[in-house]
Amino acid sequence: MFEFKILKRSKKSRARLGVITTPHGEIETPAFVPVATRATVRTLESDEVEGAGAQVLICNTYHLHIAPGEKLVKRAGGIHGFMQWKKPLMTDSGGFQVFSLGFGTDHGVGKILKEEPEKRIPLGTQPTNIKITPDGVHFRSPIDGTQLFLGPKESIRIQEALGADIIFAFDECPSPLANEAYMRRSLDMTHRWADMCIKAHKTKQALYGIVQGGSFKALRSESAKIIGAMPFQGFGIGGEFGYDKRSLKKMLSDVHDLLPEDKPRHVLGVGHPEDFPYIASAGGDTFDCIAPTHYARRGVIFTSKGRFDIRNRRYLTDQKPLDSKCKCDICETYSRAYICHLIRAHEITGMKLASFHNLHFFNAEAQRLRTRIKNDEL
RNA sequence: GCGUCGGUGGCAGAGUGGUCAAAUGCACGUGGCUGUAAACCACGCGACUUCGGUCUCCGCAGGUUCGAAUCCUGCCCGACGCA
Repeated sequence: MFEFKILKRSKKSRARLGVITTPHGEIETPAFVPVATRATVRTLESDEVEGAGAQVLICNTYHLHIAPGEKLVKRAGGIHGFMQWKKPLMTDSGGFQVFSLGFGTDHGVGKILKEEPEKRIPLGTQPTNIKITPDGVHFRSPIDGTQLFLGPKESIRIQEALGADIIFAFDECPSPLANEAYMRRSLDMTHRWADMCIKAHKTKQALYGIVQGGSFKALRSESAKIIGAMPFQGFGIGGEFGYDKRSLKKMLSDVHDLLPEDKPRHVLGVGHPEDFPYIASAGGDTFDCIAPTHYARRGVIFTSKGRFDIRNRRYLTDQKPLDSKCKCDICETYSRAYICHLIRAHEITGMKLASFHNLHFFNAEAQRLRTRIKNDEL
């Protein structure tokens, strides 16, 4: 059972209000998807994640395959039973790790650059620690050297064992430093892999194809047409989106215009609060980002007035809540001073309180997005 | 009181004649982080600086030496042992 219903289309933008129905319940869209890489939204229990307003999580095939392994997870009742999360789940295919453990590590860059790079990765280059072949990718765990091979078939098989409601095709998330020739070849491979994923897919889990093409408009369009024509139940848009928020919106809009309108679109790995309106108004339905939890553990707090670093000494005497406009349990209960102290003292509770607040804030922002579409404001 | 060992930058702790403004870790500061190798990473951390350097510095005071955190003498302080 998988269904996507569009409740309302914005007259001002490509934004749409919708509901994704899965075997584990509904997702009101646009929705923010917290990242639970290893079957946990770090520092938070599953019921706390739900309490922070999350509707759906995304876990990771690569990481769960390495530990504890999909067999064990399957025996535990799939990820749902394992982590006691009752709502919808997605699993990412491991395609992002092709980048993050490959060229991402080699060049010390994330998938989003701030400016035009000086050097680009030419066609034929291989990353240092992994090997990309036409059938899949040879990984070596940077932690313990564990070797493994992940390709479209393997990824689908693992994701079927893990049992999320929505699974993703295995792709190469290309480096933002890749040149056009590299991107061209990579895209062809990702498209082949998409086809292999469809053929390998046996369960009723919804399978999303992934559009790539980097910041090359022609390649993006081509990818959207090819992937969009395949029998996927939804689409992920991956890779980079240019150096500023406008190019993000433009690129997403272009891609979305070429995808079937009636299927949900997930923007992979993007979503700082300031990005939300761009994503939604470009027609994105769901999007995931590590930011709320990742930054929380480092002391960065997201608020209605922007972000700030709670570790700064001046917050030791600040009795205000993290965000005066926030209605979350943390803001109703604890002061900045307390959380500042906890994080400076490396108490895990500090990271947890910050994570909960940030997560709540992100989900509340997504809710605000839905309200704005409903009220014809976006 | 005697003996032994020891006193190094905010803390811990290397160094034991030049290459030492002094390893390393912690703390602190700044910056970074967008499908999580991420409670992480980079840089800074004596003072001034035209960024080339200049000055001050290893308990305190002297001394030896071309040169001392490093050797010697005295003093102060600490730990331990013996009285």
